This record gives sequence, C-alpha cells and structure tokens, in this order.
Amino acid sequence: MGRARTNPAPTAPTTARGRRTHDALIVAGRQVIEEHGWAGFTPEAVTQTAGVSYGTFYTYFESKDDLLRRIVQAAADEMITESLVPDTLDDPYARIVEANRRYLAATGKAAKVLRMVEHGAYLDDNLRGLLLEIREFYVGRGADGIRRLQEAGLADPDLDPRLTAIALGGMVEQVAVVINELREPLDTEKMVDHLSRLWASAIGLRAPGAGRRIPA
Amino acid sequence: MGRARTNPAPTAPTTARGRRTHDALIVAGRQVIEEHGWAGFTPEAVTQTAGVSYGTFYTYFESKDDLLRRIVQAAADEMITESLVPDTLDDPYARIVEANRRYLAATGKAAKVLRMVEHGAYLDDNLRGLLLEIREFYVGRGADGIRRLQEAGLADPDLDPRLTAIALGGMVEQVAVVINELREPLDTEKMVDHLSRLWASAIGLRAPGAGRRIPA
Amino acid sequence: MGRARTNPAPTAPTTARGRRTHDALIVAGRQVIEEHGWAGFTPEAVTQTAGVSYGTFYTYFESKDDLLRRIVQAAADEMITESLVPDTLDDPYARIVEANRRYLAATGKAAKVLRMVEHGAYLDDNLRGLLLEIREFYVGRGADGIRRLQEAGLADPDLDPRLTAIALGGMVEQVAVVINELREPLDTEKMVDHLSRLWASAIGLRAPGAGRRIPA
Amino acid sequence: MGRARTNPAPTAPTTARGRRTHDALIVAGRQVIEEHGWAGFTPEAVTQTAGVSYGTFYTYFESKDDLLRRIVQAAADEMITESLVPDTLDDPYARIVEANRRYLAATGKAAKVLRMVEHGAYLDDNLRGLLLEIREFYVGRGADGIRRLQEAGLADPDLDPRLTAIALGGMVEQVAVVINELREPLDTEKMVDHLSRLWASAIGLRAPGAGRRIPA
DNA sequence: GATGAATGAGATTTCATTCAT
DNA sequence: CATGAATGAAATCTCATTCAT
Repeated sequence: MGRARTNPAPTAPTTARGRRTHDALIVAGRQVIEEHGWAGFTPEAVTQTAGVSYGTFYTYFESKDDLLRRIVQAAADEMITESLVPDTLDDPYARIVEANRRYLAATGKAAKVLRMVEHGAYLDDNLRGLLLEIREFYVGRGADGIRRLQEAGLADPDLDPRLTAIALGGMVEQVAVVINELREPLDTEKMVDHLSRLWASAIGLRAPGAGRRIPA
Repeated sequence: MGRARTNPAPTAPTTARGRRTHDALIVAGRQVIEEHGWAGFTPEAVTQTAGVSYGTFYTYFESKDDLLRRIVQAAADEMITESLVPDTLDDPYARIVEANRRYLAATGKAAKVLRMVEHGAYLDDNLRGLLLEIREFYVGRGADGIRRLQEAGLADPDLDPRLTAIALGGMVEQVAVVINELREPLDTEKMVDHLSRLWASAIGLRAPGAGRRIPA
Repeated sequence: MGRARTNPAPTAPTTARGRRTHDALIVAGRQVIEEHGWAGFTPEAVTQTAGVSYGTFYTYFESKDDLLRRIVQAAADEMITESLVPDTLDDPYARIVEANRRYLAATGKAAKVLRMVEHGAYLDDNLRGLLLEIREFYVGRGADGIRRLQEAGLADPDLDPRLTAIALGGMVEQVAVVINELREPLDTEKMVDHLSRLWASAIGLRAPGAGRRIPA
Repeated sequence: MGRARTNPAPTAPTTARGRRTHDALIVAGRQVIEEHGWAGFTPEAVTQTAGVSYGTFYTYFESKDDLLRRIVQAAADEMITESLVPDTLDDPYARIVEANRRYLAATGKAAKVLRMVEHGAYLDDNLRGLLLEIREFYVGRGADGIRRLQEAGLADPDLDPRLTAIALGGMVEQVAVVINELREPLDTEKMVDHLSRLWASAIGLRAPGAGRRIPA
C-alpha cells in the first residue's frame, strides 16, 4: 500500500544449500521458457520444476523480472563463450567455418531464449541494454574480422565493415533461429558449409595468391 | 485466451460504419503491437487507440487471438504485395537491388510483428501455419530466382538454391528488423546497396560476358 | 514485470450505475474499517460488503490505498462539516459548548477511521498530508477563537493561542476517542458539560462584566 | 497471527547471552515500531535491527504477537515509572508541572506505540486488558489528585473527578503524541508551562490563601 | 451496433512461521 | 542456541471476456 518494499531484499545465498536452490531456480526457469514459452513462465511453474515451494522463489529473486534478467544473462554468457573461435586457427576461411559451426551449435536453446525476450512480452531497459550488448559483441567481432581481411588485401575494400557485419551476422543469426523452428530438418553441417561459402564470397575473400575464392 | 467461448460469434460487418470500425481496430491493433509490444496489446489499448468503446472489440472479434490472426494476415499480405518486384525489370542485379529496397522499405515493422507472434505468447496452429506459408513464399521465390540464375550460368552452380535462399533471405529479413531497433540510425539506401552487393557476390552473380561481378 | 501500469487507470464513472457502484464501494470500505479494523480491510471484504465482484474494485480504484484515501477524505469532510458552529451563536461559552457537543457527536465513527489511519499500518505522504490538513483546520479554528476572546478582554492574554488550541483541542479529540472505546458508557451530555467548563476555565473565560467565569 | 502453533514454546533464556539477545529483540522491536510503524514491524526487520538471525526470533518469542505484548508491557512500565512524581513534592501546582514535564519527556514515543497497538491491526484480549489497565492507572491517579484538591478546598468541587481526569489526561497524552508528529517544532518547556497552567485553571486550582491561581 | 460497467479465474507477491543444519 | 533457507496460505492486482443498458 504505497509503501516501500518491506520484504527482505533477496541476498546472495550464503550456504551451499542456498546456492543449490538458487541455481536450480535459474535452470528451471530457463527450462520452463524453452519448453512452454512465455505463457508458461510463472513463478509457480518455475518452483514446481525446481521442486521447491512457491515462496522460495522470492527468497532468491525480487520478482519474475529479476529471474528473467539472470536467465538472459546466463544464456548470453553461454552463447558468447561457446561461440568463441580459438586464436590458433589462422586460415581466414577456416575461421569463418568454425565461427558459423559454433554459432549454430551453441545457439539452439540460448538463441531461442534471447529471441523470446526480444520479441516477447517484457522488455524493460535493463533487458534491452543486455540484448544490445550481446548484439554489439557479435557485430563488433564480425566487423573487426572483416576489417583485418580488408587490410590484408583479402577482402573487398569497398565494403563498410560494420554494415557488412550486421548483414552477414544477421544471416547466420536468422538461420540459427529458423533451423530450430522449421519442420524440415536441415542438415546442419551442410548449412554451415553454405553459410561459410556465402559469407566468404560475399566479402570477396580470396586465398592469398589464389584465383579460386572458396574451396570447392 | 483459450477459454471456452459463449459469446455470439461476431459476424462480418454489414454496414459501411461497421466496416470502418472493424478496419480501424485492425489498424489500431497493429499500431499498438508495433509501439508497445506484447505487453501493451490489450483490448483496452486497441479500442482506445481506435477511438471506440471497450465492448465494441467483441462486436468484431471473437477474441484477442482472432484480432491477432487478422493483423498477422494483413501484415503478411502487405509485406508480400509490397515486396513484389515488377516482371518488367530484367537485369538480375537490378532485380536484387529492387527486391531488397522494397523489403527494407515496406517490411521493417511488419516483420517485427511477425517475429513477435513467432516468439510471443500465443502460437496456435492457425498462426503457425500462416507464418510457415509466408516464409515459404519468400524462400520459394528466392530459391526460384537463384535456380534460374544458375541455369542461365550466371550464378555459382554448386549452391543449393533452397539453403541459399534461406540464408540470404534471412540476412535481409534480419537487417530489416534490426534497422528499427538499433540506436544508430542506418543509412537505408547504403544498406540496400550493401545487401545487394553481398547477395550478388555471395551467389557469384556475374553479368553475362562480364568479368566484374557487381556494378561499381 | 517492470513495465508501467497497463491497466486502465480508473476514470470517474460516467453512468448512473457506475456512480452507484463507486459510492457503494466507499461506503462499504468505511463500514469494513469501522467494524473489522485494519485486518479486515481487504478488497475482498469491501467488494463482498458492497455486493459486487472482486474485479469491480479495480474498475473504480487504482489500489487499496486509493480507496483508503477517498474514505479518509470523506470522513474528514464529514467531520468538519458537522462540527461547524453556526455564526448566529454569539455567546462565547455557548459557542464552546456547541463546538464540543458537535465534535463529540460528529466524530464517533469518523474519528475512529482517522485514528486508525494515523496509527494504523499505512501512511503514505498523501495520507499524512491529509491528516495534517485536518488537524490544522481544528487547531487554526481553535486558535482564532481564543485570540478573539483575548482581544475582547475575555480570556487570559498570557496564553499562546496556538499552543492552547493544540492542548485543548487535543483534550476534546482524545475524549472523543475514549468514549468510543471505553467499556464504561459515559454520559455524553455530562462530558460535553465538563469539557466546556474545563475549556472555559482553562482560558480564563469570563462573562463580560461578570465575576463568575462559567455558568453554574 | 491466530494460527495454531506447533512450535516448541520458547523458554525463558537461561544464559546471560540468551538474556541479552532476548532484551535486544524487545528494544529493537520497539525501535522498529516507533520508526517505521506497523508496516515495518516484521520479524525480519526486528532481527536485523537487533543484529541476530531471522530464526532467532522464535527462540525467544512465540509469535509476533508475543513480542508485541512484551513491548507494550515494557513501554507501559516505562511510562508509568518515569511519570511518577516524587512524594516529596508538596505544592499542588508544582506537582502538576512536574507530572506534565515527565510525561512529555518520557512518553511521547511510548504513547505512540500504545496508540498504534490500540488502533492497529491486532488487539487480542490480552492486549486490550493491558491497555485498559494502563489507562486506568493514569485516570485513577489523576482523579485521586483532583479529589484530594477538592477535599482540601483547592479545586472546583463541581467537577466530576473521573471525567475531569479523563479529559485533562487526554489533553496531555494527545499533546505528547502530537509533538512527535507535528512539522513545527514545539518548545517543549513552553508547552509544559501551558499544559500546567491550563490544567490548573481548568480545575480552578488556587494556592491556599492566594488570590492568583497560577504563577504569572 | 455501441457503450462502459461487471466478472472472476489466475498471476504475482508477501510474510509469519517452521525446519534442517 | 544460532542460523538462514523453506514453506504455503492469504493478500493484492490484472485482464480477457461477458453483459445490461
């Protein structure tokens, strides 16, 4: 009634048991979203899935929003971690292939969660900021790669690296989503191959000193 | 949503005034979704935006779902109509440019609405079917175009037309959506240029008898 | 979920039926508070008492707080209106008697509601302001009366009118509360007599040109 | 509140540490009520203020009600103890002054706590009885004092001692509470002076053999 | 048809109390 | 004894849908 929150602001759990429950709720929350979508994402569903009582939810999270933010953060971290390409890989085309393969592999579920948030019901400023950060990570990384190739004389110098990264990154992102939704099961490895060839051709990638642009 | 209905089934409006109200509600509904997302899409908001009383909603629509279906249908029709490229345009590259320009111009918001439905709370079989149809329209059209170019010896014959269409179509679709969400204002015409060059390069489009793949 | 209120902000009812329901809810709310105290003041109890459904509460009031504010406002208005002493009454002592009689008569229930708010669970800034206003009304009126008597040479000139009004007003206010709570039934008219004599003696009120301070 | 209890009944603390914790909780509880009112009075807030863990609450108190009763009892004891006027003080007016000074000094907050209980959410028979006792103590003491003065010919014999004590006691009590709530800071000593003069004049107190009723 | 009030099941959140460690 | 996590009934609020006028 018009008064400030009087309830205990949830604090980080101090005991092992507390941490277990806390983590279980995040895992359960993610699972609920993935399986039942927005409509199913209720504190009740989450606690039931985690096997704890209703009230326990608010021992660890201020609100549904709060849990959502943490789920998104976790999904984003996971996506980014899993889609990093090792520095030891030198060949530009191989790097493209690897990046695409990892992206498609990594983003099945995580991307689904992120999309749901993006186009779903609830977007406060915190979440919007989080999503923009994630996008910026991918766009920036893609633009850097393109710029390096241009500087090495390996890619079309007329392309704006950032616009190109937005476009080609969008291609891969969108394909990742479609794969998870299409009825027709796509051969993922074949799609990785196509995406890589399209990406390479699009930026005019050529093997140093070679006439052929992409491996046959 | 999903409650049994006991309401009189709304009938198609018979008077001119009825049709006007009906259409105004669809327009208002679309506007509400675009501007306020799912959270704002309530009968209350829609009727207020349309300037009619609350109860009028159910004079014309069985339910929120019902209106949603009609909004999606309208958005899809509009997208498809506006993104058709006239047959009179012969030059392949010019057709690509034109298709991309029209897509970006016409469909940013419509695509956003479709995405929302896709990832939003409510996806009944009707809606899912509708979305698949729309996607199939674009993918099919893109694949046909690529296949024709391949047959004419103007595009890389090693590419699977369908996979390629999914990937490149996804690129344009994703860019269309992103443009409306990014903080940085993109120069649309420059983006059209980039998308077109990327698309053309990606499929190895070459002007008949020319060495250069894309216009400078 | 972190979004602004999307629900219709309740608007003043436009139809007669609406006004009836609105008023019934305020009456019911007041009755619930008086009879069951804070613990019983729930939207459910209020709507049941008013004979409407639960949801109707939020057709007219933004929140429990909102209704509470209106109840307090109504109680205050009622108290103030009923405790006004007609200007036609000239004799100072008679005015004191009349003011006390009206105060005790008027404030049984209203004062109970106000006390509950004051010492009860919920005091946001709006309510606090409202209560201060009410108090100020009584203190100001009392101080004015005392000052006038002092200027007419009818009351002890050494008294600070404001402090005196706070003290004597508090006396009457407190007695009003006690009357409603004590087991022992007090003779109200006798109490009015005592309060008036105490008040008059306290300020040294003397009839013009008379030795006796108060009527026997 | 009002739930059946299955908890082990807390036992009186046996160790020094136990007593310290027990007392700290009562002090903290009182502080919480005074500062944050009913809304803030939660086991959580009390234990935090006392610097002990949540669960410890129920080591010492059966319930919130239980703590409340002890707080009220402590506040009452304190009020009564601190407002006792030493028997060595003989002069009637000086006794009035001293009683008022002590009451204002000691009991503003305690009185507020008692009021809160009175008008707050929870009033079981135990509490009600306690409050009536406290009131009776003050009313009885006041009435006795007035009766003695009347018998000594020092006060208006027409006044009903009990009614007068209720009224004048209410005056002081109310002022004590109001002082803590008013925006305008009152000069307490000046208020003591006024209260005393008003009280004395009201009962017609006159110094034996003196014409002036109250010190100038 | 249009209007706006009414409905009530369901979602979110609170918090006094209990319990495992 | 102390700790802090767990519990769940009850409170507040939402909103798609229905209904009386």
